[in-house]
Amino acid sequence: MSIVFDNVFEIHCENVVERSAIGRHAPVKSRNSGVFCATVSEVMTPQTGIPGIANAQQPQSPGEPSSARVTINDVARAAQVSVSTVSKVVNGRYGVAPATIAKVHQVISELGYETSLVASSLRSTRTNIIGILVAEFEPFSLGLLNGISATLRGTQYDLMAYAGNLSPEGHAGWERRSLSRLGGTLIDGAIIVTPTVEVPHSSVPVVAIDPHAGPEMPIAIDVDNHSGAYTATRHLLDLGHRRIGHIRGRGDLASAHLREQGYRQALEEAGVEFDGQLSHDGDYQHDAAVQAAHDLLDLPQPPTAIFAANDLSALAALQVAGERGLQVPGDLSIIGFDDIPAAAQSSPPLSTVRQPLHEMGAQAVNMLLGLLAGEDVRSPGHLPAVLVPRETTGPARTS
Amino acid sequence: MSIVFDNVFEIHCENVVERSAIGRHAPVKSRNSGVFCATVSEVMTPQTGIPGIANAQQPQSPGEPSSARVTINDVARAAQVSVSTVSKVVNGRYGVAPATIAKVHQVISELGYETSLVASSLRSTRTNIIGILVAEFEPFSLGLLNGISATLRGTQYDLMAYAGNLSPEGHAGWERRSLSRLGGTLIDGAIIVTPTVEVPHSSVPVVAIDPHAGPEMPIAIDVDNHSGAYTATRHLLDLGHRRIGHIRGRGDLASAHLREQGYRQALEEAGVEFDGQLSHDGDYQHDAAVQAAHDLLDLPQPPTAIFAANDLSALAALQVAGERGLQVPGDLSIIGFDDIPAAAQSSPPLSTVRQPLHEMGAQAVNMLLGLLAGEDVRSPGHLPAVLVPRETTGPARTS
DNA sequence: CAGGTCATGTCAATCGTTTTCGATAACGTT
DNA sequence: AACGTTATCGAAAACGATTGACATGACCTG
Repeated sequence: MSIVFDNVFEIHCENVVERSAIGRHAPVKSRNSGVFCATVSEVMTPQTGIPGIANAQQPQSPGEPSSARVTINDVARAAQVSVSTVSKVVNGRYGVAPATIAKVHQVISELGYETSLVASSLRSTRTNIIGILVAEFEPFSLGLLNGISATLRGTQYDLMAYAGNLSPEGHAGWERRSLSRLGGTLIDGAIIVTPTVEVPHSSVPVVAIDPHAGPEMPIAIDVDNHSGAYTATRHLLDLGHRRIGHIRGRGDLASAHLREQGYRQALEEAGVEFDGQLSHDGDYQHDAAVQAAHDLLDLPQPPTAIFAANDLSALAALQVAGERGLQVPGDLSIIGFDDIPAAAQSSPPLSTVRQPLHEMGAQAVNMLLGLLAGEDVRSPGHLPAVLVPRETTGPARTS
Repeated sequence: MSIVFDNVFEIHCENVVERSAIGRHAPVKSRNSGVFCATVSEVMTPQTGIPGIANAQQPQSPGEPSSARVTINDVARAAQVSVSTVSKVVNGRYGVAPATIAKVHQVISELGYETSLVASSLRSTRTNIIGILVAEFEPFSLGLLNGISATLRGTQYDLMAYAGNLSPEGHAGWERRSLSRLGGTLIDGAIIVTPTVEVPHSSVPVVAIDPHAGPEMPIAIDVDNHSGAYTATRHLLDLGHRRIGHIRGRGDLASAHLREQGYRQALEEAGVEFDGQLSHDGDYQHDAAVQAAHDLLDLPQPPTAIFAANDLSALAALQVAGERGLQVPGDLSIIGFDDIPAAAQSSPPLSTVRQPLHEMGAQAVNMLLGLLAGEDVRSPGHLPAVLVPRETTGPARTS
């Protein structure tokens, strides 16, 4: 198996058709115009003589798609034990002799038995599926997804993804499907990354991830906005800057306030008096940030550095600086917050402070697993944002 | 419900706790240090007098998390019909009197019954889940995911996501979990976006999405690499460029060849003779592209425009141009391929040719649904790449 | 009015597991 | 030698739905 990336957005498949040593090449059916729509059938290779169970249907046309699934009954029969025993072996429960265990395992691998998740879910009332609700698949959820799926690997759980972008048909689809699943029968627990007002009637444990929670909202996992902003500002101060502008985030979001507070605290600790003129309105969006950057730079005594409440705003400021013929970081240092992918791609690459998305996802999973295990989970606290100095920050001019 | 984005990477939650009018505020349990880990219990409000079914357990402490799930039996009993009838009503099958249907529906909504997907899957041998296998959650799969999940909405299917990045523990996890699911019992069909060599023993229909398939590989869905490259090159030609460089993609990938062929065909049709010096090695990666760009620009007669086989390479070229003090597009026009998110963020924003990821995802779903319905699906052919002219391409200097 | 059709419903088997509980045999103890 | 303990295993009842076969009237036809 080899995986080849064209950075992060190109994927290459070398070969998708079955090449396993045992079995044989799977038949590719319905192959019109170079299309690959195959129904690869499982080919069984019973090596012990279990009559009439695996090879009952083997028509002349090789490899019909069907082929009765191997059940626990088949295994039990072949191993000459009861289904209960097979179940015990499969689930590693106590009370079966070593010899029996070995035999059952052998038969299982010979028959290629795989336990039916559906059937076992029905009986055990756990589906071993956790759901994630995102508003949309975008870079933010993406980082989380990677963390979540990586953490889930190695556990018994699979990940069901619900995207609730409400573009075309309103949110009828989302509401009826995704949210109903929370109270439904399919998932054991959920991680929500959506700005929904209500999570109705959930009968399963839920963990919320949210970088921009409102002040009154209970939070599960988020980044330490305050200390991240502090770090960013401190970075600027350490480079000798004293007039440091700030482009704020959305005023109704807690993160924006926390980030501004971090900024002000850093200034204060450095003995730099806060100048209201230097903290300018923004809303985390591009346009407002452009305006803010202009206003900042139009000041009679403009800042030598800007801390923007998020990368998008920082990128906007970077663009404004370019338009004005300012050298970055020569004439103006800029630092953002989030470390979105585009931050590394700008020219010059943007200094910023990173949200540990992967880690946040991992923490969310761990919390959820704890809840599912009935443990008394506790919040990991705010996750640290780490400084990512790149090339938009440099020493203050000593003139 | 309100959704607020800080562009595409910030999500804001206003309130996650239940606020439904019926029922009551759900209890938030385990609330240490501002954490939100709630088990919101479904509160039933039986309005007809169905004795002893919904309110059996109602301890003094309000809202215990549990509460026996209401099953089809409960509904049947309450509606005074048989379970078969309820089943028929739920599944809209023929043979139930209108009055009965109404009654059952009423009871269902009163009791808040939701069919157990697990149980119905067991009997009907369909799980109504389709799986997607991605190598990693990155921008490419992201676009697909959006298309896929949007298309899936409105169908009966849910989406199970498997990421197979093989970072930490090798690919043991991926192999044993994700791929085994293909032959397993959980999903009805799969869309694979992974560079795996083997898809072993799949007993379900599979559709492959792949932008960079090797020449011999059967393909389900991909973009028209040839015509996309043709379009990009043509764009440059239309702007008056005649010396057009090309930074190639990975030599072992079909897409790279197709893109180069498209480039050469456009030149040919415009009566511009192909100059081998102008087509330079690359591998879709940043570093090689930087080298290629330098080589191209070091030519005694350097190109006035460059078509890079992907955006990453184009961005690299853009950076090289900047380092060399070249104005883009004044001195040099650049166009890429893919339209990755970073393309819109560069300065100046990168002209490129877009892969219709959303559409590709939708097509994949439609093909898969067709296969699942037993239809004779056929490939939609290569999807068109569309020109996205931004600001890195301009008229050729007439000197 | 006997027999047939149609519209409605119900019965009971079934899907593949898990899990409780009892049966059996082997063994060690007095 | 009789009895109590273990260790091992199987029988059978769930789990919650689907489904085809059948039952029951009502209604129609000739």
